[in-house]
Amino acid sequence: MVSMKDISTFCGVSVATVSKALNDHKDIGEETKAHIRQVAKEMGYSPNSAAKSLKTNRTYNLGVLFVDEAMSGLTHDYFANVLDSFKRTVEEQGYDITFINCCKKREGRMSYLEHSRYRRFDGVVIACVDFYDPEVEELVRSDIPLVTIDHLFNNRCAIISDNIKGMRDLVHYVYDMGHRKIAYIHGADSAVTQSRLSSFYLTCEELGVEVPAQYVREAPYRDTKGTYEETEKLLALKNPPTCILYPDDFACLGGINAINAKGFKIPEDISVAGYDGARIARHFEPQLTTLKQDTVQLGRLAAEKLINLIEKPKTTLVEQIVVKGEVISGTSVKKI
Amino acid sequence: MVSMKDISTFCGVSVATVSKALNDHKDIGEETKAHIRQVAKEMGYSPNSAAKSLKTNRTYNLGVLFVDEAMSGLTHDYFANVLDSFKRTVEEQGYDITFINCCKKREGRMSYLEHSRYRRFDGVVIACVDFYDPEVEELVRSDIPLVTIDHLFNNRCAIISDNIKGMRDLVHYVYDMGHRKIAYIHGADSAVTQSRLSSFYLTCEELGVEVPAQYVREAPYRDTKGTYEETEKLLALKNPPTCILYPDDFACLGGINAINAKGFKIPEDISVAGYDGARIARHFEPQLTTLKQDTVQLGRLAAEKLINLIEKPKTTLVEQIVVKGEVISGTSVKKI
DNA sequence: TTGAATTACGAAAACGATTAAGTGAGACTT
DNA sequence: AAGTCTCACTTAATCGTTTTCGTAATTCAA
Repeated sequence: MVSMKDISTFCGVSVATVSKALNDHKDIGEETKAHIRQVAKEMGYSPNSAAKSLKTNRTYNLGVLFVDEAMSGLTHDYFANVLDSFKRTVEEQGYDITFINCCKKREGRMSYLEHSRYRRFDGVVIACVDFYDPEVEELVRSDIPLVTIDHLFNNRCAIISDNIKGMRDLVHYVYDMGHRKIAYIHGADSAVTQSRLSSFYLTCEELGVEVPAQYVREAPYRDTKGTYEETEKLLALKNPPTCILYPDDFACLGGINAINAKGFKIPEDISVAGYDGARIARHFEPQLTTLKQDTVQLGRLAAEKLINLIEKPKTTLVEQIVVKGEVISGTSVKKI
Repeated sequence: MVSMKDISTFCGVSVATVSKALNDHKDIGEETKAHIRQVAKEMGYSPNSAAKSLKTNRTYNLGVLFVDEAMSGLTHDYFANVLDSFKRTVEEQGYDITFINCCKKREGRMSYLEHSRYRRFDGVVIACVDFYDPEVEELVRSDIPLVTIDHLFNNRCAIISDNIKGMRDLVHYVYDMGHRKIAYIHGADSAVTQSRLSSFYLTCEELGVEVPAQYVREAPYRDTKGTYEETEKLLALKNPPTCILYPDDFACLGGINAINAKGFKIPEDISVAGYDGARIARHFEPQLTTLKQDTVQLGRLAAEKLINLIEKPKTTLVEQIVVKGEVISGTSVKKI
């Protein structure tokens, strides 16, 4: 692998000159600069990021911790979309991303923080199901520039999908469609779940919609079996709801199947709505009414915030940025 | 950030001794070793991967190039699942993964190869829609340990989903269900598409199934609009097929919608089958009959192969490994 | 007792870059 | 003519490791 030293000996100049020429410093003559660059290209020179970052203390590499229930954010539609947008944005600015190793079974493994220090990430982004993991907390309490997604920590930047408004809008939507018996199968406990749940209760109260205790049930996120069972219970009530809200679009499929299995029609007999705005939700029948979270914006803002935190720490506010979603009106909620 | 030097001055030993103690070399006394390690922990020492890899020429970092039509493999279900499995496997072995920057619009950007050299990846894995991208070819022709997924290059390792057998099995399945008028809407041209298409023709021929030219059509992968339109054309034929095969499960939804829109029932009036075995395919009605590609195995084998290539180059075969899929029998193909 | 082997550690170079400070030559000012 | 600038480089230190070679002290064999 050809280094600056090779170029310098070939050109008969010092390595300092080569470095400056390649980095376009002003105190190098134009011809020398051009010559050195030409030679570098011809010799197939490749800069060494390790050496560079050793000296400059900057890696231009960002750590990503995306962990879902299955210990991976990659197969999680929402996470994957946010990450995709995050990735695009940071790449435009010359940063790379590396996953923080979340395989917890290796013996000699490092904690998230140790790993982040080892790789000297310039910054870290976190999206988790379990933000109460001690290792996550350790990372959050560190001095590494960091933004979290959908969870708020003290004195840390957060990009948050507006679950309060999202759920409110969704409830208003079904209310406006005439529904007054609205059930909600919510996901497992988390900050996100809590926001949506309290917003659900609050909005119903404001609208004067009564919510029987049996109407509110829990099932894991993205789990069709759980929602299938809870939906069955809802349908078996003597006074069943006319509309059921689900934790997410995928889980909603479990509910749809339970409803179909009972011989009911959607939306004629019963209405359903999801959450997330998964791409697929618009492509099957019934087209899901859902609250589409703005994953593009979430990822982009997380990236921009993180880079600002890294590059201009003094002038970057530590703040929470809330990203609004949008009700996607499908055919799964009937006007009554 | 505390370094070995800090530890060495604190302990009154040389940095060499600290290095050896922390790396568990045998020529350091037991008490010294224990003491140094203790101090390192107390001082909050963190090794510097950049310095380490500068010296050792090993980064324990792998480059990932996953590019789909939308310039990102993250939101592509099949790619994301393969990558997830790949990631788990390499993490178990102490490797990290970093994406090869595929944002092509930046002015000062590096080519895939330049980027890989810059980061000094120990190896690279590639899964692409367009393997004929000159930059991909440049990377493949380099001396970097590399495995490709679903595409074969000269003298390079490849992990390949068995599209030949997959399509054969799928055709046999629908044949065994009694279908003789089988249409195939295939994806855009690529190695994968070609394998499936020729296998389709071949298998039909072997089975004595005649395939009218109008039965074979093209639509982009994962595009519901394209399959919707092509399906409409198929349905409008004077002698329409009884079963339609689709490029993938997602695209299949487009076909399903077209069929429903015409007032036909699946599978009573017409049968459909997908490809991929997307998780979602099992959760809506009709449950899709599909060929499930073994993404877990694909990712795992790619990871193992790549690491072998890196760690024991002499004894690792350059070979193609074929991974078989499996027909998942749903309810979308009727027995006739 | 002497020479050889073993043990435990240190000195120093090297990896490939960056950068502050220094230097010599020529141009310009007064 | 002497001093002052600029320009275009070079010198050398440094970042945090690893690793080869050396060496002093101790143990062992004969």
